Amino acid sequence: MPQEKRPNTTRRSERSRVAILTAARELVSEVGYAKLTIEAIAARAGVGKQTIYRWWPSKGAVVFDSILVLSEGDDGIALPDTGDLEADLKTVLRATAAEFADAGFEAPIRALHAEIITDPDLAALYREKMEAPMREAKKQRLRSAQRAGQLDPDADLDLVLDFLYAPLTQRWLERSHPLDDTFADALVEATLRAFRPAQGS
Amino acid sequence: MPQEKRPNTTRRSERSRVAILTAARELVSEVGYAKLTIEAIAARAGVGKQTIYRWWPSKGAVVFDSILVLSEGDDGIALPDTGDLEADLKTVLRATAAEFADAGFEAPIRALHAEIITDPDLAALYREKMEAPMREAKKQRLRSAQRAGQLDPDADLDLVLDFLYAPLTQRWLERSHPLDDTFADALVEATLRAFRPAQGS
DNA sequence: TTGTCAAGACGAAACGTCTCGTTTCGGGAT
DNA sequence: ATCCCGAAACGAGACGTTTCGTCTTGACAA
Repeated sequence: MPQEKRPNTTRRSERSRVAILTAARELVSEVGYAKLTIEAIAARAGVGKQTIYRWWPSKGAVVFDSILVLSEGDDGIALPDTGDLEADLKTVLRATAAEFADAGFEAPIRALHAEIITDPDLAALYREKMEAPMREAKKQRLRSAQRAGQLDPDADLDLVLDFLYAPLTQRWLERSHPLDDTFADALVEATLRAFRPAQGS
Repeated sequence: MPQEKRPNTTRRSERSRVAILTAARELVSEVGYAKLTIEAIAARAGVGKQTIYRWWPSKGAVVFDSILVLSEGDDGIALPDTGDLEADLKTVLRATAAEFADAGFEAPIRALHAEIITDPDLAALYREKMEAPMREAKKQRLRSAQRAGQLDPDADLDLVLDFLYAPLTQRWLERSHPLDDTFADALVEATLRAFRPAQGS
């Protein structure tokens, strides 16, 4: 069996771990993922290369962890629920669009998506650790709207979320259109038209 | 000005050009884009490395061209127009989903998308040479449907296309769900609900 | 005769492995 | 409670390998 030899986690240096993840995140923003080197991460973190190779299998894994750390604080968030689904969704989508424009997030998240496309294992990890929790929070809000009669109770919530987010992220990734509030609002309005409750009482 | 020195195109070897593009396409499918090397392309094509560097600026450009060649035959295509928009769109989306499953196309197109995400210049080239012609053909079909009263005449056609295609390509890229006919049909139905003509009159 | 061609030598850069001493940690003996 | 000591991770960087993009050579074709 290819039982991999794990180093002893309890003796791991927290200082080094944090320094590596911080250096990775900074360097991705500065030079881009493609030009990022393990040696540069080690140098900036003040760490031996072996310390990186001991705990991470690849450059992609390091960068993934460095991004994961950022979103770990936001884990338990819930979407706003004022009772007005359309207004709440517009708020959230506008915020998402604004987040995409943040220079500090742009380079690392672009790199993450690029890796996800070609690496099935990383894609699975991404769905489990980052995508799934977010999706569940969004679904909670949609279920609340279903109970309030603002959304078709039979709607496929995964499909609803794809309608809301897939065009947004695709346009951002491909840089094909500016992501302004008008677009975010149009997305919400069209999606709600597609999934509003049946008219007849 | 950085006027780039172009080699003499008239003396270019057509045999080498085709061999390079063919080798590039084959190798991407075999070993993946990340492990693809210029030297391997040159070796398989029976070509000197300099012959590649003379005509293409980067590995990405070679692979892009090798994919572009494939789609050049399909340039003037039009979507089916039987008069039934819903049926036609389902046909097209099912075909697109099936195309995504084709093993020969999968690796190169995944690589292309990964590069597009991180390379703005390549993204612009992609939109101009591959995305725009396709989008225009699809819009033609949608305008026909607008004239036939099957689609809201005021609908933003770019938004309609994003609703139809963005969820499909996103699920394929992220490998989050299987792309079956049921999903394709659901996409079409929900999109048409969102953009059907006003009920009145 | 001029410029592209195939072939491959070349230095630079980054890889992943490895070997150094050094530092840190936990358990046993004092 | 304090000290000692071995084990393991640590910082640093040398090492051989791979791939890069450039450069050189001689053949050949327009």
